[in-house]
Amino acid sequence: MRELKAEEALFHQGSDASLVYTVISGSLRLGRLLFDGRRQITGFALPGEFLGIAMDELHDVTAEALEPSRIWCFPRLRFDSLVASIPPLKDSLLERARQDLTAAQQQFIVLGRKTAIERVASFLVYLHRRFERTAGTSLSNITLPMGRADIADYLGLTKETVSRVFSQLRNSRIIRLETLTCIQILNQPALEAVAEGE
Amino acid sequence: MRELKAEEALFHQGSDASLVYTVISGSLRLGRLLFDGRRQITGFALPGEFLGIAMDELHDVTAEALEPSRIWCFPRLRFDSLVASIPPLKDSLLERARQDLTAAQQQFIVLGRKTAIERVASFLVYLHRRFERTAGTSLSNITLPMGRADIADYLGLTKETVSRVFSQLRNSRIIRLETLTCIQILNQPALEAVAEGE
DNA sequence: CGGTTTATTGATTCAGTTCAAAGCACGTGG
DNA sequence: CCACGTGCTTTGAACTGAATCAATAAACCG
Repeated sequence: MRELKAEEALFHQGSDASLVYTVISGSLRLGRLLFDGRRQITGFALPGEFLGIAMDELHDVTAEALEPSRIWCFPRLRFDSLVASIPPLKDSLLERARQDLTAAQQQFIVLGRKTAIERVASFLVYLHRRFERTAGTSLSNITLPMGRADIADYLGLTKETVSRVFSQLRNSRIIRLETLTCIQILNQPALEAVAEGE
Repeated sequence: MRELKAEEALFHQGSDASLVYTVISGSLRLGRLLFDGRRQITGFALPGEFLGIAMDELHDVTAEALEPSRIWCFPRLRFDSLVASIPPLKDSLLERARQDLTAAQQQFIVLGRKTAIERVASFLVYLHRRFERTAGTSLSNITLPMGRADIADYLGLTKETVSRVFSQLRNSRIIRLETLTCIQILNQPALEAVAEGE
């Protein structure tokens, strides 16, 4: 078990991947750096999710807490023998990998072909679905655990552009900013339409 | 077994994924369309590679031949029972999924954070490694089976920008265009440096 | 409250797109 | 075997969406 303060790293890109993790509470960002400081966030980890499973030997991303977080740690060797002793577990790993690959395809379109407003709308729709899945109920609000710069680095934009797009979506009455981090979706069909470029 | 003419589709996004495939000869592009015609190529399939394995029920991309190609087809049910009867096969599927996910991370940086010249250089380095792996020998030439528009849609650029960057790399004596589709790498360290933004 | 960090907004710049016009390669048929 | 047509590719000129640079303004926090 590990307690992370906000901004503290759980592991770094290139470090030894001898442990696997589950998020108990809090949230993390996963990302890579280009040597000159450019950063690409490749995903976010929310409670209940596994981390470090896909790697072999070395971690291929850095994981940092977005807020104070509690993480359950598990030796990789023990995890591997657990998987070996319970065959259906391997199927769920495979299933999970498939889902991640399908999600990656979506993100390719976002990063390669969508405009700034389409990216931000896609992101809000995606987070909203993810939070609803976790909560198990329908939600009209989403609380962003990450700042504007993290969203920007996830979407291949700058924090200024993300901020401008939020304002734009607010002015179109598609979302409402309850606080900096709590967003209410006022017009979900419109948000989804924007996300798909319609 | 199926023979495809250039530009012919093997399967379409959203179609029933009741078969899995191996490329015998030729090559294909995998991609998705946004309803307004914007396209993102998510990958290329070369001889010896499997297709349609990751999907459940429906294909999540369209696969089209880049050149006349020969494809071996295999009923999914038969493939699944084969995997079930030979446990190590499941491990290689998992290993393959891991590799694909790591490659996806690379592509996130390319699409989200790299400049046009860095993207094209990354692409050439990547293709070169892949061809060398397949050939089993060191190569100084790469023959591109795809046109400029396909490269552009893979890298999130336009065909014009790809063309301009090729000219730029040619003028810097980093590559030489033997023909439109055959590229000689004159200065591999320089190409790799450009790819990483150095 | 101050002080600090983070977000928003504004002005300007620039990389890459778009639109437009050659230039080339390649196949086909005379 | 060469002329012609067609479909890429390359190059040029102008435009534009997002980045960058630069102030505010708002939230957060001891």
